Amino acid sequence: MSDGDRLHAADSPVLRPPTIYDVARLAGVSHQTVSRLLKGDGGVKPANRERVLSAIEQLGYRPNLTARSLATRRSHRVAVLTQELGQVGPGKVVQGAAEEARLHGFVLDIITLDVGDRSNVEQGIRMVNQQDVAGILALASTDELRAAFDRADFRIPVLMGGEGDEAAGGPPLRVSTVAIPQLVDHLVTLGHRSIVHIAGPKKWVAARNRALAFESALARHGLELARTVHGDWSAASGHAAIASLPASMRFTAVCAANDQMALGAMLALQERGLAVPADVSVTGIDDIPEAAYLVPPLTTVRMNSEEQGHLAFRNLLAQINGDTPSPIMVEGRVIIRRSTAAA
Amino acid sequence: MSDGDRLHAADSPVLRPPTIYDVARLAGVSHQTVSRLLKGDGGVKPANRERVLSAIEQLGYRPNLTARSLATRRSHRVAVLTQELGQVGPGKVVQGAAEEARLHGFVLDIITLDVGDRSNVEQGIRMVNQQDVAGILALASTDELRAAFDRADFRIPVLMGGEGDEAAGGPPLRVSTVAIPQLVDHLVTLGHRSIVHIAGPKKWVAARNRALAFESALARHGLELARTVHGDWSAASGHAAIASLPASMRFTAVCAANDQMALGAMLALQERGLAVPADVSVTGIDDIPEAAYLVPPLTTVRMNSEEQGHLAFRNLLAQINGDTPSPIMVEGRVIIRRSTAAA
DNA sequence: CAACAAAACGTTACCGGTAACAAAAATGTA
DNA sequence: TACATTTTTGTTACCGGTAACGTTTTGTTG
Repeated sequence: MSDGDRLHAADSPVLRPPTIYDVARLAGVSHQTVSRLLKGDGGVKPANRERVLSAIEQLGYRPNLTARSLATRRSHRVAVLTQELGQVGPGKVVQGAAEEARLHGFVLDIITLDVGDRSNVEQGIRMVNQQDVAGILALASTDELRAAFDRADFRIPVLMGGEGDEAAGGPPLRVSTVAIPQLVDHLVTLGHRSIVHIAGPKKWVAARNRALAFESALARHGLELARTVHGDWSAASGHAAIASLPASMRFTAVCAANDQMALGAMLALQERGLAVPADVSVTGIDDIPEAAYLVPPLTTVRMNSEEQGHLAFRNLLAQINGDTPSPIMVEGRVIIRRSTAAA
Repeated sequence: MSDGDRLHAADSPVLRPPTIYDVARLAGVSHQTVSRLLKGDGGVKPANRERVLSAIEQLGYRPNLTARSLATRRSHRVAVLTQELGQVGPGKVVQGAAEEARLHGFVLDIITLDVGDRSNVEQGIRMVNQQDVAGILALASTDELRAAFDRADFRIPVLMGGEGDEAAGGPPLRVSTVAIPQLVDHLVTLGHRSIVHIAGPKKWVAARNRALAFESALARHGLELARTVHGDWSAASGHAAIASLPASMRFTAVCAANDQMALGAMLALQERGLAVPADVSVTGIDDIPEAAYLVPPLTTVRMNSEEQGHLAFRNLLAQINGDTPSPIMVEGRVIIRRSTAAA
């Protein structure tokens, strides 16, 4: 009886999702015709096209991406290696990348790793290797990770950090430094000549890029940094950085490499009896959502991290598809608030 | 641009990764023996075992998880639906879940969605359906999402929000409210009787749970909230919440449902000429890393969101494996800083 | 030592798609 | 109308694993 099949499918205990074969049978064509239609390259007569489409509709068919990626040996998944999702910046970058990924039918596999812990990194990389992903987005762009990648010898596209090492030639994606010259101009115009920089960890590419940008921006005014202290991106380390400065040292401005460290610095300055901005101006980078509500509200650089995530993914996708990824710049904008004033 | 230091696919002669067949041939056994060994259920003689293992080693064989999951119809992937990765809390939860996932050989597919936008949610759910994941972790636990899930009728385990609706019976995972009674005790001991609550959006389960916890904690002291104002988790909304209060209103403490809103509230209070904590005490929830460095440092509840992510994943994994997931509580701890003082 | 059970191993089919090629149908041209 | 050409469709063989079952080897027992 002709109902046999349908009945069987309907009350089979393990109601499996329909396949192209089911669709093909219902539409009275071969499975290949269905596959062709799905690929969209044409070559299917309108009449059959209609029947297949309606069969798909009727069965609620959805392609099984696992099978597809096994057959094509291409996956629609991208691994994201990241250190600190808890941080606002990285989190937003990932979010942007995830949105862009979804737009292109990709999924992100998040793998967090402790960039300092080598065995942890190796394990993460091994996982990536197994997962057959189409590409890798490494958002925690540190020297250790880069070294681990070199050892791993991936045969798939890798985008490091969404941020290239500016000291080592042209990066595919240049971010985080674009508005620093304007920030420095702002301070110099206010009369600041003695500026302390609280940088990120030396091993982070982004930290080096930012420090470099401050130096060269000051150089254009014939100035140089009064001092550079390294933190670890945290508010605590910003606090410690200021505390580590000799009491005798004179400076009128502190530029931190991110907002968290700026925040810690502000508290340390106040504890030292220095008012912000009356005695010392303070700036951050990132414009975290809280920056406008700090005391005082923080002058900073808005980074648009989400956009960075979008661009990073697009860039990687271009590599995956064999197109030449266009070098991209993320816009940065100086946001002047009340933490900066005349020297 | 120099390709020199850029990592990318080596365009070598298609050199495909080794399969179990390659391993089997090299070891002089059938592919099934290799498969059996890999599964680890025994049934392989020591001699062959050695030969296969050494072949695996020699070829650098890694199982292709795509093929495996096609054959077994089980995947080792879990979809994570989340709203705001940029936020510290959600970011940390995801990070914790990702760590736990990796521990069990799972990978997380991150899908961010705008919980308010219905079509966006539907699209996200459709993606999940295609991706054949083993389970779903929905971290943005709102009513809309819950409704969308009900419509979607998943046939795989789903863990909503890592946080159950306490108003609607026993949740599998109870978080975020555990230390609120202690927080309220702290304030009442300081002599506060008139407390304003800045809650999260009404549609968020976590927001309701927290509001409920404040109310019942106060009730135990024979008190009730002077007023509840709803924000959207952002510092800006905390600021607006205080601004919306009539100038005539008297209160001695403000409890926000997260640290960001507490921060906004503090600034708004100061703008109103009220000193924190001299005139009004302020508390948050979450203990974001910056909380200790705000002006004044914020009294809050440390949530250990990462641990929450770990637990949520474990809970989901138990469901996937058909075990009964044990109900879990995340510890919370009141962190007393300088934003609270005697009324 | 024969008879039989258990363990080890191999063969074949299948998961749900795509690729490559063969076959059939439709179209154009002499 | 016949033939060459193009378009559409169908067949078969994979992708790299696992499942189910069949076969051989090994071990145990009477």
